[in-house]
Amino acid sequence: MSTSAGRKPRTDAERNRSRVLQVAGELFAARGDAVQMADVAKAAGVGIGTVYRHFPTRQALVAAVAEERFAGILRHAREECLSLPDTRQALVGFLDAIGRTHEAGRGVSGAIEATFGNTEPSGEVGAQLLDIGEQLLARGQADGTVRGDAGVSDLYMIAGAVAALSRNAVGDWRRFIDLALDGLRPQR
Amino acid sequence: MSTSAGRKPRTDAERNRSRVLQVAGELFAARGDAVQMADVAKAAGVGIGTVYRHFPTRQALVAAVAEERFAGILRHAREECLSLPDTRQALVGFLDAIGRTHEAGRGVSGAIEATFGNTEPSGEVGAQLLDIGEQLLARGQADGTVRGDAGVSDLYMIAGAVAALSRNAVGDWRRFIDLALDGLRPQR
Amino acid sequence: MSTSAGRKPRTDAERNRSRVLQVAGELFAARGDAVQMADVAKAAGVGIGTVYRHFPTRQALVAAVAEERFAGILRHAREECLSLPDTRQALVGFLDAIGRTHEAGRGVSGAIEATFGNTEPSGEVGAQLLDIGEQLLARGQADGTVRGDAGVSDLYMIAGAVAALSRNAVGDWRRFIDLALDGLRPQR
Amino acid sequence: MSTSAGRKPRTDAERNRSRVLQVAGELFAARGDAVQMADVAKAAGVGIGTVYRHFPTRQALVAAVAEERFAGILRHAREECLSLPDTRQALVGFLDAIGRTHEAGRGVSGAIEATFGNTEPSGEVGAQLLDIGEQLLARGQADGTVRGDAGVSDLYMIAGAVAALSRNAVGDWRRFIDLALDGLRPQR
DNA sequence: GATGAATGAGCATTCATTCAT
DNA sequence: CATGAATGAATGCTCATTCAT
Repeated sequence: MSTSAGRKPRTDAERNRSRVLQVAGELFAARGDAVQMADVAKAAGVGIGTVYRHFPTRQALVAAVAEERFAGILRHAREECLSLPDTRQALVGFLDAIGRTHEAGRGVSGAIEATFGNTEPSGEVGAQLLDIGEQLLARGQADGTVRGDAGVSDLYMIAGAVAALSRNAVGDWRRFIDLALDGLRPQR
Repeated sequence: MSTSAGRKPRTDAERNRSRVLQVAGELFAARGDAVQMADVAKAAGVGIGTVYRHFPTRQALVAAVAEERFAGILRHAREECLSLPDTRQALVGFLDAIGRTHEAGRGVSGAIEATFGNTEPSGEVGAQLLDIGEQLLARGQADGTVRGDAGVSDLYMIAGAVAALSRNAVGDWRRFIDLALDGLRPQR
Repeated sequence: MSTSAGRKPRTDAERNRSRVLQVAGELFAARGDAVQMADVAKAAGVGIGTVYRHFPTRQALVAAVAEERFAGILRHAREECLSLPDTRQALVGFLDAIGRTHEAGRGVSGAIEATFGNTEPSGEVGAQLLDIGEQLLARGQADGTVRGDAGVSDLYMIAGAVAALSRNAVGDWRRFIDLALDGLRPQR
Repeated sequence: MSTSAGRKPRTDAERNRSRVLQVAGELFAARGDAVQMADVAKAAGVGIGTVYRHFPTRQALVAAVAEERFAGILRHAREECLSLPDTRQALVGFLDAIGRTHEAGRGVSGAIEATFGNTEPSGEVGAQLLDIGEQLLARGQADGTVRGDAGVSDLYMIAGAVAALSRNAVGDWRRFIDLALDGLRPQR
């Protein structure tokens, strides 16, 4: 009742924020870094001032889009991969999510790269992603699927490579995942 | 004698061209894509018109810088790596050259990426690079160091990954080379 | 009351637009095509971005100035000439308006010419101008003042000639009007 | 003998000058004012320095092209028109030459206009052109074909009008010549 | 005389960000 | 809170002209 009353509730602002965020994601995906703040505003059906209210800077907007992307990957990893009994399959699923995301959102990656100089995850989500990697790696070492001297940084690099390859359309990144994970197995 | 006699305008022009090219490389390395044509001119000690005489477009300048980079890698691969008796070492040397180049010239990569959307070699130099990869791979398969189902595209992807990791300072790319090459070995 | 209440951003924008347009007209008149967008902005007391907001291109600005000019002529023709009982006088008045406009705005014509390659009216205003010419001609033919084989295109040419002569200060264009209209009379 | 000897005679320079002049005329005709000095040099097969040796300024080059044009008209008027027994025909021939020249060399007119603000003849050639006009007019007044109050300035204006109409493709300028000359006849 | 490389002021246009309403 | 007009620094590129060789 009180919520639906005459005054514009907090919800409206929130709705605008996510609207802008979503639209921005689509635009970046479609046009890469060549997206202007005004474009985002128009596509979202709001004034440009509103965009700036929620994202004080173009950088902030790009960062938000980037974070959402990683959140999606994180969610997928948690819900789909962690539960897989076969460690290798879990790793493949994890990396595959990264690949698919970057492949589908090349333009987004371009914008992020142009803005921050790299495409790596950061902040809370980044930490949790790293954590998942650690778990997977530990499991693999426990069941003998992953070489003992492998560290998260190794997996992190592989993930970075998958991201780069898929977003740049450099060959068959799924094949690369296999290759790289083979390199991560215990060597004779 | 011959030097002063032969000094024709043409010589000066060529000198200017390489001067500009070199300076541009350094500036891009230092500041990435945030380098203006006027900066290059000033740093090279020539008028901006001269820069444009040799490189009719900013794109053209970036392309020239990029090509020179790959030419350097190609030269290194030919002179230093191809002759190494141990195939693995040759491959490492090859990939290492890529890694070092990209690590040292991060800004350059940024400029190239910002300009062309990717950092891959192309044209004649690109083809020759690919050719070297093919030779190395063949050798490795002949001496049993490389898995039989490996193709150049696999090596190409690894090279791309090394480039991406080194220029983005994502972990220890030398370690990655080892990992990836392990993945390229014949698997049990 | 209503004025201050109704004053919305839109009003300001409109004010700016006409301010820019008017100032641009004056500058073009004074300096011909040698007027930079920045000059216009400064003279109008607005930022250069504002000029571009209203006229996305220099061409667009020139076109707007040109159209306004023809609109002025059209207005004059309608209000002052069409009502004159003497057809010859009406024609003279019409052509005179063209002459005066081009004489006063020589620089403007230069800019238009430099931008579009010609100085002819076009679009809606051009069509209406043509229409008035047709009316005048018909009237003249009805009252025996204008030769029967005369068409609008003839009048159009005369108008074009008047414009050219007056803006280039080639002799006494008022005299030319008389001469030309004499040529348009029924010949023995 | 001496002329054909080893040293480059004055003739060479002269040859270059006319080569440049001719080529410039063609280029201006084809592309209007959008012709660069370097284009002219290249098309003439000489260095840009040579162009500047003969025409110290772009303006000078344009002026030379313009003069040549009028010289052509003058020649035509003298050789073809002056001898015609019928004065009206002579006048038509004169104006027709102007019309044809401007129609064929629209681009040239554009360049001249852009450079000097008008397309009128000047200097010696201009004076002689005027002189011919005077002769024709006198003849016409003598044989009763031209109104007594007509002056050269009237013919000059008509010529200017023909030039403007033909170069701007505003209607049928041959028809205009007829109309204007009718206006120049003795009026009842 | 001829050549053409070098020069650099000049200019249109873009776009992130601010702020009055 | 929302709006969108205004801002102006930033930037790639052109082209007439000069001058060393």
